[in-house]
Amino acid sequence: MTIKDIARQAGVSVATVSRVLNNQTGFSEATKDRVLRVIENSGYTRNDLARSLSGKRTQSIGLLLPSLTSYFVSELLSGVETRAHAADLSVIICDTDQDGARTLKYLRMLREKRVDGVIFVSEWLTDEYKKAFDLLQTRVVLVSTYSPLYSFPYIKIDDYRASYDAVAYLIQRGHRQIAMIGGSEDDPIAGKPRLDGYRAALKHHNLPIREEYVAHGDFDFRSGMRAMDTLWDRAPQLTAVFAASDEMAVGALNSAHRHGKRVPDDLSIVGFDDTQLAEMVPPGLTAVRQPVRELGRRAVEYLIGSSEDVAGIILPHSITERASVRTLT
Amino acid sequence: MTIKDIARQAGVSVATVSRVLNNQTGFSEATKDRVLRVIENSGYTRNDLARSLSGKRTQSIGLLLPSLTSYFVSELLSGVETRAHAADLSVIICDTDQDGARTLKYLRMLREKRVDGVIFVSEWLTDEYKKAFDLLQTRVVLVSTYSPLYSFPYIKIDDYRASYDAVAYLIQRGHRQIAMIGGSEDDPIAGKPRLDGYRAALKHHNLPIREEYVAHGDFDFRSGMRAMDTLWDRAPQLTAVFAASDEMAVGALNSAHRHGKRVPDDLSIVGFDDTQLAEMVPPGLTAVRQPVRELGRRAVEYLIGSSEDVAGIILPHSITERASVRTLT
DNA sequence: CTGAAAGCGCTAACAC
DNA sequence: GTGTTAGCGCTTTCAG
Repeated sequence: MTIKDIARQAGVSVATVSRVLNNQTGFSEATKDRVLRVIENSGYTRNDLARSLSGKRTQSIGLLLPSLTSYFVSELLSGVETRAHAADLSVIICDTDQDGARTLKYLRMLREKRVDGVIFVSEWLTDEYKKAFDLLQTRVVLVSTYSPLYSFPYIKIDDYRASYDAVAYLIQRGHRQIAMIGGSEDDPIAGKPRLDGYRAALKHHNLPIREEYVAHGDFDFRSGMRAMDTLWDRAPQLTAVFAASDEMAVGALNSAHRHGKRVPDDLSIVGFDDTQLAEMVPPGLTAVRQPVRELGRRAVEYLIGSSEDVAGIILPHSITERASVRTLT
Repeated sequence: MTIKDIARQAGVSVATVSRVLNNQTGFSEATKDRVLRVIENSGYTRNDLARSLSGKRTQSIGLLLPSLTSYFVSELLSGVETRAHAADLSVIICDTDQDGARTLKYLRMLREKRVDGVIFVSEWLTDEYKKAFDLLQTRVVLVSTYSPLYSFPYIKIDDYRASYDAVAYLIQRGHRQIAMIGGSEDDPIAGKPRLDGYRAALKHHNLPIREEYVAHGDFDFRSGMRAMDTLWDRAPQLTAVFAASDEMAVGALNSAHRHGKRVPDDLSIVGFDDTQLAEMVPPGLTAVRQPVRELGRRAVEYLIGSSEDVAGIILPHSITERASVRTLT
């Protein structure tokens, strides 16, 4: 069942059918009705492949994610999907698994599929990726990452500030022995900036910066647990810990639990992202809030051009208070 | 840059280029090398739209999910994505939001995109969906759901048995006052069967079935929390609760926490799914394990036909023991 | 082995 | 208003 069949049955030309189908102008109400009627009872569906091939957009975008299993990613995905669907775009998900070869393979696939745009999340933009992006010849937008070398538009929060604020918050609550479970010092996106923010806050408040108070993880639960375990060994006196992700914070919580420490009585914890996880885990995790869904929504809006043209967008962060932080007196 | 340009530059016909590109037969090593060389330094990428249009498959599948934000869905998605990627399929995600109109709209879109198959997850298959599926003219596979009316292949676990086993487990641990936080009695997929399994286990062990011991939720965190809250009112004497999802179990845990009850000392909890969440939340949730990723993997394998042809597949479940259940003596 | 040509289904000039 | 037709880029007979 093609446009041709419809044309024949309605006694018009394919051009006319195409016109009414795309509600353009150039046909009478009468023919329009006739065509529509024929289509109605004939189970016809337009073929997007053909449509796209002959010059139009493909109405699909690619979403490159470093992983699929975390609330951060889920919520971001949800934000993207919701907005995309509203704009009649379909989204192709690509789990890069933080692997170069895999990412490149996806990029090639997206090119073959002629997607109208791609959203690149949370990872560092390498030279190779940059080249692949150029080949893509579509719009690219960075989310929760950015590139100091290449000027792709980005949407993120101010990680340094957010981290600084979280630590300042703990200090304000009376904490002085504050540890941090951060990412890697080599990670210029979510690693370094957050670590720097932590140190800056301590320094600004005239607190000593002790390197034995910082442990590194890779943002997931297990690494957070391990990091906290080592922190206990190195600095049993600490009263608070700030983790660079909710999952690591929950890992810390878990570690505390296993060490017979109570949260927040014996240890205060602040997470990062404020995903659903923060609200779920008892006693409720105080966390730096990132407007995750909005990050996704905005990315799509940038791609479809319904957003002003800017170099980048920094969204505001905040702190969601729950019960994992105790005020020391 | 099209196949035509390559053909011209290599001094052959488009047919030949197409042949070597799809590594078929019918060309000499010499021409093959020549063509490949030209392609190499010309940034050519095949156009999948054109390729698909002229009869081939689209190499893409649609994945219909009831929601995007839960570990169950994330892990399933991950299973699907991994397998699909290995088979060079791209997956288009569709968040139905459990909404009929939205689902139908997605189904139409998937038809327009001529996907090679669709995976329908966790929801009840209505007449309307069934009609839309028929229109699709591609393979459809049901995951974590099935249809007694229409014979679509399905992949799931035995919910009734799984639930029965969970409750039997609690009974074996000495519990007698066991509550359940289930889905809706009207939900023939994850609601009724699990509720029935609960009752059957009690009955089989000669324990009374008290309706005030069962509360209903909709599988998410908040509903689990509310359900547990009502349970405390109705039956403060209970020693254990079995929830039909990990999220509801965590909701129950949260409720217990707020009521000053300790888990597992004052209340034992068993969850359902055994997602990452079960392992993350202290003290560690004992849960019925569903091989979620495998569910997804198998679904893709069915679609690409690398799986035997069967009416349905029931995967085995098990119980993962952690620390949320206390043995009563 | 290789090429010419007929589609795949639709859009967009360009005529009438 | 409406029809004709030339593509869009690729695959696939059918010849040679």
